[in-house]
Amino acid sequence: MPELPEVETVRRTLLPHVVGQRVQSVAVHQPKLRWPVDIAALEVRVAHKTIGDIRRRAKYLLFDMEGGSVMAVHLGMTGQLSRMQAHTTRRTHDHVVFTLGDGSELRFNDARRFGSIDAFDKAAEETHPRLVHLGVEPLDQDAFHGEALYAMTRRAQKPIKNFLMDAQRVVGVGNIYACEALFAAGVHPNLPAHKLSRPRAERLARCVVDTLEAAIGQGGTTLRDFVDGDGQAGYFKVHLHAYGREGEDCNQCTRLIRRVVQAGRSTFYCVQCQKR
DNA sequence: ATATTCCCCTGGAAGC
DNA sequence: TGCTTCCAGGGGAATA
Repeated sequence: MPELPEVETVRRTLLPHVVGQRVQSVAVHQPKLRWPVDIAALEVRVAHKTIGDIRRRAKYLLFDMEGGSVMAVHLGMTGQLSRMQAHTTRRTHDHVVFTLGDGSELRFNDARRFGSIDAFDKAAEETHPRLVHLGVEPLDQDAFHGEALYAMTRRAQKPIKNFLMDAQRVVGVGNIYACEALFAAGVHPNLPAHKLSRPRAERLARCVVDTLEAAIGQGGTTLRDFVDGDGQAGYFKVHLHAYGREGEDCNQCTRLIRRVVQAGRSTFYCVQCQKR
């Protein structure tokens, strides 16, 4: 589910309601997530602390906690982090529940348990093993632009679609938005990354940014279970041109959208509009 | 170093 | 109605 626009949507919807609140308690009902939840770390670093800010790095939500700790939440494929009223009945897969100062709850619900929750000292953020190798933020205008994408791709043999999804290069772009950005740019998903010309790199970089920003504007894409911090679905699905549209008409020509598998993931593209 | 393949899990949809 | 198979937004580890 959650790629950059969805994670950013969760961040923005939680921000006004959660920042400044004290975490009264943390209840871990299921510690077996992507990595085992360190309950002691949550007790020490998050419980009884005030939430100072919520940042985003790649697909991680980073909660700055009073006392100099950071809590990193990753939503994996089916993770939800949303506010609930006090004493709402616990649902299946409500794995971690944070009770806030006003009595409301912040709940981490994740059917597939590919998500994760970590807490560590802020000083360790720069060297955190799962954060340290992350690539550029596509919405950072200084770091990500056509020139940068062109330079990055010069020695990359892999298909451009897989390149875009490689978090060591560019973060936040998952299967949906890689497909959509390539469609918008008219670039064939199987083009070896190093063969991307400079003008096409310019165009593709713009399309990546525009697609992500448009999706954020719609509150993200809800295919099945994505919800924001207020429990609301996103509406970018309506605007998808390629992803999930196998066999349907291309919106730009008379051909049909095709599905292929690249690196084990479905890729949707138009054989006519997207050139090698 | 780089490129696929497998795997962690649950559940919804499609096929029989 | 029920059983089986396939597929899914991520990403780390094992494997070629």
